[in-house]
Amino acid sequence: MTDDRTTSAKLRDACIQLVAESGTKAATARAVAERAGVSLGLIRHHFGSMGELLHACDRHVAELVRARKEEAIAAGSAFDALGMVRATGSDHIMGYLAMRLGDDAEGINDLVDVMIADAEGYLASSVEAGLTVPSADEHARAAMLTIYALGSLALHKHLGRHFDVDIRSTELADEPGFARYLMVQMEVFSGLLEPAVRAQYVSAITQLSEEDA
Amino acid sequence: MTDDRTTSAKLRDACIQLVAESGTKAATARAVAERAGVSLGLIRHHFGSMGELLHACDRHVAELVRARKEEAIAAGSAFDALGMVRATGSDHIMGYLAMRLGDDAEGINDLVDVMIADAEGYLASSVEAGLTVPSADEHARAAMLTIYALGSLALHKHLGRHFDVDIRSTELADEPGFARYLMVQMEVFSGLLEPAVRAQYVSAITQLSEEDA
DNA sequence: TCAGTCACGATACAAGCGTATAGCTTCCTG
DNA sequence: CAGGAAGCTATACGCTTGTATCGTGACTGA
Repeated sequence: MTDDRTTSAKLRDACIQLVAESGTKAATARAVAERAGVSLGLIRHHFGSMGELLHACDRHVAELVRARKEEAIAAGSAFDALGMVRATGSDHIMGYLAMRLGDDAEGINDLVDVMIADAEGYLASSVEAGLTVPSADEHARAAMLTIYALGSLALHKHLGRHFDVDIRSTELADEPGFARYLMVQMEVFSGLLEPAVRAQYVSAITQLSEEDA
Repeated sequence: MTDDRTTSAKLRDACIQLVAESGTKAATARAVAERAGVSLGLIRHHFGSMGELLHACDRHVAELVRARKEEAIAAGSAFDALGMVRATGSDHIMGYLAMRLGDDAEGINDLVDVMIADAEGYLASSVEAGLTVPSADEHARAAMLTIYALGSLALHKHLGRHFDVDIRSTELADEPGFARYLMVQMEVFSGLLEPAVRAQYVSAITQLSEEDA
């Protein structure tokens, strides 16, 4: 099997991978070049500087996330703003975002804002469908829920310690602690669900928990 | 006015301050020494290494937070795990924690776990007092709510962009967007409140909003 | 065919990092 | 009133960082 990616794509992917694994600090120019299997000089040749490479990574991730927006809306739960990130299917995207949410980079701000805007539209559909209760301040609710979701992602390590779940996983449902995690989220956000829907969800998750046991 | 702190306290405080302002990366040995107004060599003399200094900062912050636990329980809202951090009254503690939550340091893990344990006890009292509905999984609920609170702290910049609130402020109630922020939190977590209490809170916050306007 | 451009590697460089060492005060103690 | 420990500064060392420079081979269009 041959690698048909261009060199700049290799560098970009290597950088994303390193950030996802060990944080922005670990993604040094030399580490990235080695991971990509090319020489150090090519970072400068293709991106101009290390900062530009990181910026290109941000843009690439944002593009991937945006491209999966529709699929996420079709598949996900109303309160899981991470659905569209997870739908990229690429292992490193969630991890990359988890690490980068801490740094202040313009590209990340933009992505967060887009995700909040999408969540707002998404919640509106859910209200219209009779699943979610309306809010007195729809934008604020969307922002708050998205920030909670992204905050969980940024603190995935602590979440994992207490729930036996790696929230960065692309197959979240396969994680050992998934049912428990889902149940708690349901409970915490139960006030947002229309009562009939809530009962339905609770029984579904209870069943899921019993299957696991 | 004289500064009666010992040199190690000056170094520790300078380090906390720098981390809070610009992140762990900016807290270099030279920057810390300069901020503390002492020479570079004293970091090694008093702490052995830069890593040990950072560790000492973690322990100091944890100690401050733990010391304020009772006051926070007396004053705060049931779902605000940041109350006991805010109660330290020191401007830089919230900022320090916000920045350090991203790094993986043992001291931070310990602090997070302590905060979750405290939140669990705190929520139990609230349930007993008839303010909060019971949970099917009290530990999980406490962990989830604490992680949401800490996640918001880690993403304070994004929260600030959308709510005009600096969640790191020790006087959160004075922030311009405080009423709106509080209202949304109330709505999102309304399922956790006993119905009578919920109505009471809503009217209180509504009044607060009108006063602001 | 033969410049010229592009992709790439090897190497060099200055800056910043944490850390180590040497020496000078200050202060306490026997 | 020694004398040694403790507190502190200045300076240097070795390493890693991002970036710059130079040289080479390969492809391309006049």
